[in-house]
Amino acid sequence: MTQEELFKKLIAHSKEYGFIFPSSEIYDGLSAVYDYGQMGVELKNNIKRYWWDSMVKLHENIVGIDAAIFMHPRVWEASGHVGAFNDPLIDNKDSKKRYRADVLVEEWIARNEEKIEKEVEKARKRFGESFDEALFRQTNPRIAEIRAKNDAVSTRMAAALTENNMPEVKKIIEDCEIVCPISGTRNWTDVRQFNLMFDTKIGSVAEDANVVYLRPETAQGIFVNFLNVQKSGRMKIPFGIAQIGKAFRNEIVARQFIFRMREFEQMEMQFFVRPGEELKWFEEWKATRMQWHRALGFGDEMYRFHDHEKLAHYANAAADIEFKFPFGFKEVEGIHSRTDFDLSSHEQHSGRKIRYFDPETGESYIPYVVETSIGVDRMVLQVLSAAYQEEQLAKEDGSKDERVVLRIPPALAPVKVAVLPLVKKDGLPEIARTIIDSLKLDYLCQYDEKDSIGKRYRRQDAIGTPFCVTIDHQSAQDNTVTIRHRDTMEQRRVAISELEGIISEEVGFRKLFRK
RNA sequence: GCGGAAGUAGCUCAGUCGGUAGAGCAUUAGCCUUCCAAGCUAAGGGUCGCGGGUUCGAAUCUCGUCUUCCGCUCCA
Repeated sequence: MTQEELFKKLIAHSKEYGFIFPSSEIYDGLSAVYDYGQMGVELKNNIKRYWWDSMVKLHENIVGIDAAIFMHPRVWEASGHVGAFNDPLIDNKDSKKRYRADVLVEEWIARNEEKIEKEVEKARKRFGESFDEALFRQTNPRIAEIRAKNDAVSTRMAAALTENNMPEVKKIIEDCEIVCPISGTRNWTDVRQFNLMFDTKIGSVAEDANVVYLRPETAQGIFVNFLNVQKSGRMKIPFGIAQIGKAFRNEIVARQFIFRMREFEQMEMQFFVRPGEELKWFEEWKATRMQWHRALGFGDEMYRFHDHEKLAHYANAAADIEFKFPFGFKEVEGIHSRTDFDLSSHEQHSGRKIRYFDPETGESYIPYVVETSIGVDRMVLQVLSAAYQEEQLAKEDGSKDERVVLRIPPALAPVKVAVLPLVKKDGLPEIARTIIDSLKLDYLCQYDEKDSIGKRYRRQDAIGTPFCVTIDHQSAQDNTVTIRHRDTMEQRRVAISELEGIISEEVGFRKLFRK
């Protein structure tokens, strides 16, 4: 089975067993929007709790908040999103490929820089020992010419982008005679602007209404509350603020199931540190976060770091944790050293001082920030794609059999226990109900008496239930039941009174945190 | 947006030459009581994505349209 087939099966399975449905399906669906079903919401909630506990419960110096999705429009000016979240796009009509216009121009500039380096190399060979590189760079006319061209183009480009002047951007591309890397032609469409932020209006009367944006990231809710939390919580640097919440991006193309959606959920923690210590903490959080992923037990080879060479406007170091999805290694989490970009920018835009006063040293400074930011939906997809297995079984009579099993880590599994009376008479259902009543306050349980016992086991395998408790005739006599493990399919006979202990050992987060 | 593929029951699909809409699985009820799917009986479930055209008659031919999936772009 190819990875592509596997991915398709996973999507079908997710729908069939109530994990993930296309949004508004009875109206033909809405592109790149999905709903979580009865199983999906449990899985997602468990993932969120695993993250929240690992951050907030296990660290004295990390606290949580839950900020609103609507924020003051000026927040997005301060954050840079109003400026930087606009992508100018252009298509080549021959190759049918789409490019970011600004990237095309940047690449053109970079190629010119390479030409300069070649000139320098040539000269170095020609002059040998006596070569004065600095002087050559300053005086060589060819280099000066290229430099001047590059400077002129970047100035024009910067102006065009700040003015949102798309015809000018196109003219720059034409003037530079930039060709499509695929088709090699200059047959371009117009440059069009795509704003990735959703907007809406607050205020019921149209003329009084103010445009507000749905937040494109949750981080700003933390930054604007930095002083509130620090002061009311008496937090001392270093400390962190964690948040789980929805964010919205009007992606031009959102694809690959729930990997890239227009409405998605993030789990973010912003860690505030002394300036100069940010890279130490950056490394520390990289390691901590990787450990969190690996504890799930999908195999260390499923993960890798990807260090960013090109950094966003706010960062001085950045790395991704990538997971091997059926469609390749892709980012699930980003760890960014955001410097003091956000807090200083809010200080400037709001006119309020956003400083931390260190009572021990008497210093006052704007803290630096190390961010860990993970996509909840991508975690759900990660768990589902790692857990989904089609297993070949050999039956006793030699015939073949297959089962689909979701090997979800027990702590994350939607249903923890299925309680199954072997037959639906002789008092067995009543015993099953008693057991469920004793477990349901702590664990999501399912009761099932329909169909043969084997079929019921398969149904539970398909949704990843780690334990099936089966009540048989012996149970009525000696208060024992069999407990069947999802992964091994092995069964053990245990006293009903032992169930709670066995289950809690396996499905608690304790086991993950111990690793 | 451009290019490619696809839309028939909850799922997977069949549907011949244009002639009353089908199967398996799933679901529900009943029977049977059995520790690893596929025992028996019955039932429910369809605007064949949508709209126009051709035709006595369209799931089928034709035109249009919508939606989804894949690629290009972006990122959590």
